[in-house]
Order: sequence, then structure tokens, then C-alpha cells
Amino acid sequence: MFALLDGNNFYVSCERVFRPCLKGRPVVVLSNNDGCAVARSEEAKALGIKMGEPYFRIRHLHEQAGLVALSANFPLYGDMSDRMMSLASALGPEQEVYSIDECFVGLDGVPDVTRRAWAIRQRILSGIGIPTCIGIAPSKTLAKLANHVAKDAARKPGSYPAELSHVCNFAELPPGQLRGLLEATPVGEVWGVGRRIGARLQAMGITSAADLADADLVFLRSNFSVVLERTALELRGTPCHELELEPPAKQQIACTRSFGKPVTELEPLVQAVTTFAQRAAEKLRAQHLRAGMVYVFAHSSPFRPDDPRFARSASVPLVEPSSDTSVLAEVAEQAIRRIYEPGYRLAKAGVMLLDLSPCTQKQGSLSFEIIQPQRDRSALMEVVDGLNKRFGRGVVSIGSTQSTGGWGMRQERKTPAYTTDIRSIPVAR
DNA sequence: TCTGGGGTCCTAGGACCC
DNA sequence: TCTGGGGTCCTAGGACCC
Repeated sequence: MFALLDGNNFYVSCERVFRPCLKGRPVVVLSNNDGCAVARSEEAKALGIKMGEPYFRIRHLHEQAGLVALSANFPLYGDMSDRMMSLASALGPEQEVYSIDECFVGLDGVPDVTRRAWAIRQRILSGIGIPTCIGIAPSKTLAKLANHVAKDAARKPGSYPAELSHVCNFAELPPGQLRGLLEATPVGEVWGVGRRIGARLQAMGITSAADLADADLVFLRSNFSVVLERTALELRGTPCHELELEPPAKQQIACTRSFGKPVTELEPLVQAVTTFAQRAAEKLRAQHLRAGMVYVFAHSSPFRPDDPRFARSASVPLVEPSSDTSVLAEVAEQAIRRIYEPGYRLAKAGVMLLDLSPCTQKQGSLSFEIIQPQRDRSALMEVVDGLNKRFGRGVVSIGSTQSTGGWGMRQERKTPAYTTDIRSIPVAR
């Protein structure tokens, strides 16, 4: 058995903990650059605000309906998440933290599950101030669905039986009731069925979760994929997905941003991309990984069809994997200079680090790095990352090989960072 | 004027091999 | 007209998730 616990309207709930005056009011939390709404209170949803709705389209609701829009505070949400996960882990012997606001809990051997779930929910509510819902079922997909029932039963009276509000355990429903719940749930609400597949299923007459559970497995696999076949199996109560207790090793690390205003000049673009590479390199070292490939892209706005279209990228393989900020930033800079062409209004750019491998370099010895400055400086950089994390981003930085100072580590690399002349790197369009 | 960011997995199709 | 049969590896693109 699995439980799925998640925080309701998580970012908004976090903000309300520290600003109780926001309770009962329509509130949204905005993405980076205050571009669009990424979390909505129930009151904001009731105003018709959709997930991802651009802020400029809902701004008028401040005057009309008292909408409060907040800039996201991700360090706060991360901290609240850690506390919530810690309390949630008491629900069962095993926990998979699935995202910032939800976790699966393995329930093998847990007695009296429903009562325990209520207790955990209350502990999180009174201890941290975050309201949660908990779904319990024999597969992850069904636990997700039970969680959906728990939420809608609470916030949309009449959608599901009221006694399933907040905590919904599929395993102890009276006979036949699960079937009714599946029939009452649109297929698009099922975990793993998105907009596209949902529309195709609808067109085939598969409109509810029950229809999908009943669908022919061979048909699903041949017309869609093995993924949807597994989803149908999970809806029947056959688990196909186990808990992932160890987070799997990352395959890519990205830092990408939309620009507040369109970027047309090269130098601000280089500035941005260099910063992205630095941030990505920090994340890379936090995972003790090195990258074998740097991917850089930039594109114009897809929302402005009248602008000349620009979408280019370049992948640069490194001679040897690196987690060195100066190497990765330099490669990224060369790549963006290669991609750039004047005459376009660029809306977004980013750096991705690919081909990741574990860092075998000895970690954590600052003096080692200073004595042997020719070595990969990842250990030094991890120290710098730690200082920045503790005392605020940017308090310490390392000079690049071109700059003076920077821990007195002017150094020349014996081999170039990337394979060939950057001009030979193909640009994808 | 203004439209998020960061991930994963699967599949089809081409290149290549014996 | 018919034009081997399988296997692997890689990549691009599509779909999903929060």
C-alpha cells in the first residue's frame, strides 16, 4: 500500500503561514520575473485563474476582486518542504520525496492506516501550518487518484462523498464504491494522462478513469505506449511503480530563464549565459558530478508570431568532463557568441549540462587545491559554494583564469576545454 | 509592454554491424 | 515484382510530471 501526501496550494499555504491576513483572500504566487501564476489559493481558482496564467492578464483582478500576487520565495518553500517531509515520514517505514510539495509513503506493516494518516495530517497542520491531503491505495496511480478525491471532496462539495475529504483510503471503501469513484473521475485527472493523450482517449470514448482501467492493454500499448498500459494496470490495482527511496542520479542539470525584456545585444546575452553556467556549475558540484557536454540555447518569444523567429542551440563536447565554473562558463560563452545573430528579440536562453558522471576527485580539501592549482578546482569551488550558501549568494567568487586575483590562482590549462575550434561546432536551428 | 523552470521517460527511425 | 534478418546504438521529438 502507498500513501500520497501533498500540501494544498503549497506555495500559497507557505506564504499564509507567515502572513495570516492572506487567509480567505484570493492569492497567487508568481514565477520568476513575476511572469505567471504558479500557485493559486482556492479563492484565486474560483476567480477563474488558471495554472500558468500570465500575470498581465490577471492583474486587473487586484482592483476588481482584491487579488494578492506575490513574488515566489523558493528558499522559504524549500525550508517548509523539509519540515513537512520530516513529519510526513512518520506515516510509514519508507518515504519517497516526489516533489517539493508531495511524497509517497510505503505503508507495509502499518496498522490502522487511516487513523494514523489523520494524526499525521493534524501534526503537520498544527506544527507547520500547512493543510494537506492524503490518498491511500494499493498502487501509486491509485494513491494519486485517492488524493485527488480527498482534495475535491473537501473543496468542491458534491463532487465526491464528503466523508472522503482530506484523507481518502481506497482500501477500506465499501464494495463497489471504488468503481463509482473511478467512473466519476474524468480520464484527464489520472496521473500520467496529460492534455494530448487525454484528448485522444476522449475521442475514442475512453472518458473516465474506469474506462481507462477497463481498456484493452494490448490496444493501449500499440496505440499509445507502455507507459499508458502501466497506468491502466495501476488503476486496476496492480502496482507497476515501486517507491524510489534513493533519488536517481541526475542526467542533466539546467539553468534557463525568460528575460524580463527582450534581449537584442550580444553583451547582455553573454552576461546572462555566463551567469546561467555559473549557477548550473554550482548545482553540478552540489551533486558531486561533472559534465561532459555543455548545451546552450536562445530563442525569441513563441508568443509573438510577428517577431522574426530565432531558435538556435549548440552542444559542445568537452575534452574531459569538468565541474569547473571557469571551464563551463567559458565554453558557454563561446557557444552563445557562435549562436548569436543581431536583429532578433530574444526572450529566453539557457545552459544545460549533459553527459554527467560522478566526480571521483577527492573532495573537501582546500589546501590540496591551492598547492596543486593545476588540478580540477571542484573541491575549492565546493568550499566557495558552501560559503555562498551560508552567507548569501555572491559573497565569495573565484576569479577566472583571465582575471587577476581570485585566490591567487592564475593558472593556464594545459589542454583546451573543448575539442576543437568553436567555429566548427554545429549550430542547431 | 507583460506569457515559468526543471526534469524524466518512451518511441521511431537512421546508421551501422555481422 | 520479389530485394535477409537481427541486433545495437544514437538522436530528435513528443509526452508527461510538478
